[in-house]
Amino acid sequence: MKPVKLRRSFYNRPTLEVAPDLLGKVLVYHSDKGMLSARIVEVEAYIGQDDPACHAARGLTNRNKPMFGPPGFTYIYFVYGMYHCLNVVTESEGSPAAVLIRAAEPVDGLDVMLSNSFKKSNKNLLSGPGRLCRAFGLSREQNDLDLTRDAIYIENRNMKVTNIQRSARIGIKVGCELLWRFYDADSTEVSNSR
DNA sequence: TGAATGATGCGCT
DNA sequence: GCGCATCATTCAT
Repeated sequence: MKPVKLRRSFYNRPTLEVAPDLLGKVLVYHSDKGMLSARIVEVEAYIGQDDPACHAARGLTNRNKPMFGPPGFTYIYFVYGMYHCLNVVTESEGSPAAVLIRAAEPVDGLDVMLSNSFKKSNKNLLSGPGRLCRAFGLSREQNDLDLTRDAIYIENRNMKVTNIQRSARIGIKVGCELLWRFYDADSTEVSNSR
């Protein structure tokens, strides 16, 4: 079956529905070094002003602005002085929420990913949000792009996911009681928990 | 194989 | 200044 690019209506839904639905979908980025793609295997939901771990918890700022915008846009931010994290914005405009793409399995453009990451083996190439952005060459230049119009988007290639698990989100100190991390337990590329 | 730690820049208080 | 939706490296077991 032909790949189908996800439409805005896919993202314009409750984030806890969008997040698990993204597992098995394929992230595609037409970079200036070539086309890169990867099967998404781990995500986390960050939802609104009541989620203390969500960047939008303290209201609109210049950084978190994309989350407040319409669904189907990228939200890429810089963290820990050296890494970027890729999110896809969900829910309607004015309702700040997003899904963090934490890990994926390489599909197309493995050579470019390795080169971007300064790595020789594909071990842990995309297993973690910082690693994934590094391999894809994503930075704030790709922040707030339209996943329905720009060079980065997500496709449905009808890849099956048979073993979806959920857990607490990783790397946060608040909101740990919420089981808003979803992952494909059959994938070897899921990042290390705890 | 797991815990501790340093690297590193920027948004926000 | 502080803390961060991380990761590679180092050191201990």
